Amino acid sequence: MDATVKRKVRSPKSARPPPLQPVEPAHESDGAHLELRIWLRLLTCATRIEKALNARLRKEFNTTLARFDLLAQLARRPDGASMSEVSDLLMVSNGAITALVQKLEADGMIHREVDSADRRTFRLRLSQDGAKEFGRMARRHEEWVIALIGELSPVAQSDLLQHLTLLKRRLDKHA
Amino acid sequence: MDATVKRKVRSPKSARPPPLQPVEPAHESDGAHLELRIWLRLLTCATRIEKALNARLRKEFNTTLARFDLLAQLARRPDGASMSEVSDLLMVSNGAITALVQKLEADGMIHREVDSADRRTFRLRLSQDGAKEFGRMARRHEEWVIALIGELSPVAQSDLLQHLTLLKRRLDKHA
DNA sequence: CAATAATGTTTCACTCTTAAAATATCTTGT
DNA sequence: ACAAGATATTTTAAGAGTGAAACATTATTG
Repeated sequence: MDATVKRKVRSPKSARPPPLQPVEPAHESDGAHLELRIWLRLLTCATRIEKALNARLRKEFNTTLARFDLLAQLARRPDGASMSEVSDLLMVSNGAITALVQKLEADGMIHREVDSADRRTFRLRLSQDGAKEFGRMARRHEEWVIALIGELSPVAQSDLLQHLTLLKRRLDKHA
Repeated sequence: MDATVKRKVRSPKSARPPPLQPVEPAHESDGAHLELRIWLRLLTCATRIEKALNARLRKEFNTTLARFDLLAQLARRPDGASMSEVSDLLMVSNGAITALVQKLEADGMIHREVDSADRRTFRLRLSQDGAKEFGRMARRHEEWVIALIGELSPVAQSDLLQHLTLLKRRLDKHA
């Protein structure tokens, strides 16, 4: 994570404006590249939030972030989705989706019906019970996220979202 | 750790300025709260980058991000660290650290010596071979991260880092 | 109209992680 | 000094994820 090794891979130093007035308090800033530090912070924040949400989902609903995310994807797709689509959306392997779906179906949260046009694929849909339960979870989930992130000022939030969106777009292109 | 019964976790709506001029193009913006969308993007970006780095570490060095991160922590601590310290730093459970350390020691990447003052704790240090191998990995790792994130303009990078740092601070306080 | 390729899902063996119990060692208060 | 508690690590069982192979179905093409 650290990579205190210096070696220019990209643009020469002159391309980056010299930090005359350091934008950051330089508290734990070693000489590492900006990119490295961004990645570190990104990972830290995501991990922290993910662990918090997972713990609460487990405690309050005896479920998991993966299950919740799957339900969330179905909730916003009234026409359902196939296993592969869900697999792509959640960035999780096919095998994992199979297991997830089996459990969620056994728990009565989702329906799984063979596609009439292509008997290889399943159409996954939220069941009525699933929709209700997801609604409960989603409300709490939203409260938690707001509690975690909401302390940032609205301006900071909007900026952060913009930058993350930008980053995501670059990552898309990179793939 | 309880955001339990609370309708409004934060300030009432009036505290957030009405978006007369939407700061974001509203391309895929459903009505979800800003916080939710930030969390989603954050998770997406982190997952994408993590998977990319992990795949490359596996392919090129037959290792893993967890191993690399552990080595990185030791690399910046010439006096070494205990298991628990590493566990905290990596935000990974103690059990996982035990397994990680055993493998890394077996591979000759790190030394593990009992602390002379406290026989419960181990002092973990990078071995010479470990330091060399970590150096190689760190150089490549840095290149990868720069390739992934570096397409953002220097200004965007600096902004993003600032905002993530701010977020991390809030998360710290929250815990 | 086969043969072959492509696609969607499942299975499998393996790895990693976690939480909690177990173990070992130190620290403290009396 | 010693019981009680705190701290550091390991063990254990269970849960989840992965990539690759297997399997089933559909598409393509010569």
